[in-house]
Amino acid sequence: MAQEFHALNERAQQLLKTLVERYIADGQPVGSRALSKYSGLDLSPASIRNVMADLEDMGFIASPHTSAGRIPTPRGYRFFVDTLLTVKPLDRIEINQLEGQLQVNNTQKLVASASHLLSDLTRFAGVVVTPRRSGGFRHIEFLRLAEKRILLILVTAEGDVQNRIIQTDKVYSPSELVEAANILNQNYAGCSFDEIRRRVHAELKKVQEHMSQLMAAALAAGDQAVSESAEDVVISGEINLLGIDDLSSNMTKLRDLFNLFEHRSTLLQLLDHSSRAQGVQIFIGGEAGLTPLDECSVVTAPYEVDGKIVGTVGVIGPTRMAYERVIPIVDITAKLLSSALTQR
Amino acid sequence: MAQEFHALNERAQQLLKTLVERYIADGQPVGSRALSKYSGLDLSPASIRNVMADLEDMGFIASPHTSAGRIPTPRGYRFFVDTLLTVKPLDRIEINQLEGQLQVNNTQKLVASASHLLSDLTRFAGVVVTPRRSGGFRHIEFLRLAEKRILLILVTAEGDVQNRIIQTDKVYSPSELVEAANILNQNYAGCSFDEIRRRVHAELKKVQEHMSQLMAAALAAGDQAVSESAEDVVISGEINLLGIDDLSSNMTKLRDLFNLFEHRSTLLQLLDHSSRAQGVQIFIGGEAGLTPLDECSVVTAPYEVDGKIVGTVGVIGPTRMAYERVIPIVDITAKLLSSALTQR
DNA sequence: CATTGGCGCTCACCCCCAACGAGTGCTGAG
DNA sequence: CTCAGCACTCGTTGGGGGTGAGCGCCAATG
Repeated sequence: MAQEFHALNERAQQLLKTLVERYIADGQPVGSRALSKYSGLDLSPASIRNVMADLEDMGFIASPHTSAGRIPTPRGYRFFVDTLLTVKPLDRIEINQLEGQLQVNNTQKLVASASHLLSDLTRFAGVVVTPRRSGGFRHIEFLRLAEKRILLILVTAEGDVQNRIIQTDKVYSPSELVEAANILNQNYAGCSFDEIRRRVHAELKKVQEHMSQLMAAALAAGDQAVSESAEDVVISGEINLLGIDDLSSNMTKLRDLFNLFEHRSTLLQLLDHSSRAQGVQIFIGGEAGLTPLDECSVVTAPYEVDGKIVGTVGVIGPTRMAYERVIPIVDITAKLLSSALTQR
Repeated sequence: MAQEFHALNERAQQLLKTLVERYIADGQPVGSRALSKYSGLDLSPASIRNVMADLEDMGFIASPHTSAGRIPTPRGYRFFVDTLLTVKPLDRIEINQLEGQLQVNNTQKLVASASHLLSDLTRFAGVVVTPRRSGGFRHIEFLRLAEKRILLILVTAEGDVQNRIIQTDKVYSPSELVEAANILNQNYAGCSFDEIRRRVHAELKKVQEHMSQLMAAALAAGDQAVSESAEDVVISGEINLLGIDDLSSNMTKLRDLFNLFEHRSTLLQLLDHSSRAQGVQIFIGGEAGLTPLDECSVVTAPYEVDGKIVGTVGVIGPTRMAYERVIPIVDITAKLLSSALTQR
């Protein structure tokens, strides 16, 4: 009560900081004796107990049971990461090493390797929301596989390739396929599929009946191919979370967590939050409203192409994680991914 | 001792069968009382104890501790699946339902959906080894993304699409790219990349210097793209294994198991065993020589294209699994996959 | 001679309880 | 304001007896 509500004096902040740091390091509740030793404040355990009582009143720390030390509450973590945490950015050499690990062969590989990067470096789960597509296409091509089986190859505006097999009712000759592709490429490259559908319908009455059938099928397939792979989240290193004792204590919780990973859409929603603002964001515990993430934190950062945010990278790990390490890693990965994608 | 070594009379077989069945159903060691009730043999527990002692001597069953019932040993399981098990094949309706769940859009989707099918139906982990490629290509195409960035699109002989970005030293015009693609498509479609490299080198001295540079880059990239995706294993539903108490009792074992899943190559080796023979094969416990699979069984079946075995599907689950259900599922999935791929 | 009821034995499992120890809140003195 | 001291709380650990499932063995039975 010596503290005003919400106002932490210097000393209380220092104690909270070392408490969180030690808890993150050890995983054990931190007692007054330990704090007295490690805070650097030269206070006796008894004095520290007073401060700790205040911190508990204000909801920053809590004790799991009477005769244990204190552990940070979600609110304690929040204050810690918001104002107490000091992150040291990675140095140039490390960044260069990371850059070398990104596979720039194509977008899928790039995204996958970014996700791996995140999980390897942090030893938690890495997530990447695939870049949003603008919707148009850059190039389209039909290839005859069998009499009534046509392979549709579609290069998106962003330069990645979708493919899909179309079953047709009629048999098309290779030259017909080339012609159809040409019409689409020359007249409609860059347009959205909706737009194409309207315009083809209006402008190409002249095109032969069976040709427009092919067109329709192609447009439908293309549409679907693009929307299917619209916005997805790539996860890797979930296995790392198995080793974390904070999480694997409760087998059921662990299962819930892994189930969440399978429900891409829910996860996507959370990660999309991140792409509304610049820079690294942190969701602590259930702040996102997802119970399976109770004991987890999610550290995210948006990445961009040509200055526009198109997706999110992030790390999912236990709330008790080394934020000062994870934050710069997520930050850099987002930046590397941005620059790798912008070069296209 | 009333039995000759290794020769199980009718009654012993019947008892072993019900013992394994009950253990698979309950997960509890099976005692003589229970066997007496469920074997359908109308024998007293005392008589059954005699037979059980024999079965134990022969290594088919074992007791986890003195005052518990018996559980099958790996050898007991082996005998069970080899000679005692009666599988009921799925009926036509079920098969048709399954067939509808396979996504035939393209090979990647097909393989992924087969894997999902396996894990969904069995509630264990589904694995599919991607179809071996013959190595040639069917169609190749260059698309200019930026001045010195070219998108290489490559359709394999099997009809799936690889893509990759090539960085060039020189700037190529769109028409040059088309020309290069034409040369490759018209002269070398169907050949292996090695062969092409040799022939291009020999035959095309006349082609301009900078053109052959492009060719070389294209061939290297194509080669790599094909070999990279050479033979891989797609796993899904690993999460299902989290719920299995046989496996999650030992947290470390569970971790080892999931680590194995990340080491694709090791798994691949095991699964390749399966593609040497026709029909469903079963690996029980560590039979494959992999310690992480101690408590697991792997049920596999090869699948084919045009009568040639090109890959393997399978299920990884606890040794205590309902084989009579899993076996037909794996069998059918392999057949469905075969026929879906053969249609191309 | 196979079958069976009976009997003693062995352990895993469960529950209770006491000892221990870490950490707290409080109080009174400097 | 600080801090040593003290009583108190409560989770953890380890020992000890009771319980019950299941077994092996044996003698009786048809």
